[in-house]
Amino acid sequence: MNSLIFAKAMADETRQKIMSHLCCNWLCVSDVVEKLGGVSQPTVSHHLSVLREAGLVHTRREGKQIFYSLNQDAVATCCGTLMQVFAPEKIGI
Amino acid sequence: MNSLIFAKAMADETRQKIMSHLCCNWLCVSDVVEKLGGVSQPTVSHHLSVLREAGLVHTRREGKQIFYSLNQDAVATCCGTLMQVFAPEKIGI
DNA sequence: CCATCATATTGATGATTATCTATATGATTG
DNA sequence: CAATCATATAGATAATCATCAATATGATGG
Repeated sequence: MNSLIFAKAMADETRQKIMSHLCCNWLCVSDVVEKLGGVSQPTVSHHLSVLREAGLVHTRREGKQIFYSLNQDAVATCCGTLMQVFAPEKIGI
Repeated sequence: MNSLIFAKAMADETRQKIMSHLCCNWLCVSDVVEKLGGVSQPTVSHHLSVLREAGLVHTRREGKQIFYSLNQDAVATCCGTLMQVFAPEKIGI
């Protein structure tokens, strides 16, 4: 994946909080809204769509709800790319 | 270093290009301006200051010129932090 | 000290983006 | 099918940010 898209997706505090909550957890949208507190449901949906378009979350529908979880493989791949491009001398030390 | 500051510093195409040019190279500001092409000197200075405040570049004055190079250690540390926070299950696989 | 060169800062402007309210879509249940 | 619940989308607004031209700062050489 693209380093720029990855960085842009991560460059927002609310999205990083959402990513933390979705790390190792499946949560539906209203769960995320509740965990964050003080952020509206449309705003959360917007951030989730940014993360989805960047390939950083998995999604699964279950009845009326849609569950999200963090795609750790994608994060790991992107971090690897960043290392290769911007820290090539630090790989494998 | 802070994951949010790191992501914000990387979330711009021009800054990523600058970082590529500074990777394994010491360049002065006017060198960077020349390498980029089509970007003004004040804009380059601005981006370099963002990178400097994020701790992502080394600087060295030499006479009238100021040389910059990418701080690969900082990049590697930040990528490690991102991995720990957002891909903990993928560490050491 | 003055002129010059390299870089930084200021101030303005346009583009992007985060956020909200209101509303639409889509699935479930009676 | 109607009502309801969960999520997404649309449209508006405010904040952030990238960029440039103009100017300031700071070092060097005569």
